[in-house]
Amino acid sequence: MSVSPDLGLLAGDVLDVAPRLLGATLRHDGVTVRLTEVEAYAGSDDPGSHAYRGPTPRTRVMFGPAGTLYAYLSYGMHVCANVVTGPEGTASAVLLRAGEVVEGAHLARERRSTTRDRDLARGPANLCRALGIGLDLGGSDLATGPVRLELTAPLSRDRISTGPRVGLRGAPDRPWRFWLTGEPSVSAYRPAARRP
DNA sequence: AGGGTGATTAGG
DNA sequence: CTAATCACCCTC
Repeated sequence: MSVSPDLGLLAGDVLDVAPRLLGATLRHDGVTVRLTEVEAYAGSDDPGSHAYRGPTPRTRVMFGPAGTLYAYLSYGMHVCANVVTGPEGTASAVLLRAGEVVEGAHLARERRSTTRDRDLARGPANLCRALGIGLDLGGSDLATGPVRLELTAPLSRDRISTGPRVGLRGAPDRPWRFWLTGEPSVSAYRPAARRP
């Protein structure tokens, strides 16, 4: 099975690309993860996106070509990874929320302090930790760089569930979260904290 | 339910 | 410069 990974597909609309990433594999430094949960962010059209108010030093890679890794630091301690999608300039991206470790589980266990294997890459920050993805990898090319994305055949729509994104204050109503129905590695839904 | 933690950002 | 915000995780 020598299917060449056509990352050119990532140049499409983020809402089409996001579900296509389910089942794809992400590999880095000895650990491979099969993606089970993602979220779409539509750049300047999307109040929930970091890129909503235009380019900044942090978000500049999202305005670049599709197939690039956008990594950011969350709450001062967590790294989260996104795949940049869409035509250059649209600043859309897909947040990788969870996955199943399919290779290098022993290494992933060393990087994580959890007892259950299903939790190794459960949640966007945990996924990055299991894979050993740091901020320094942001901006790298997912086809040729240290972090490799490999697409798989599209999964049938009836295996995919959709719902609201996790933890957003802006645009919490858009059902732009996609996950594989019944997967134990999918993170629990938590509504955004309410402003007092 | 609450706290840790620091980059990032808008605003003065 | 300041202060608010934050696409989270863990423990209580």
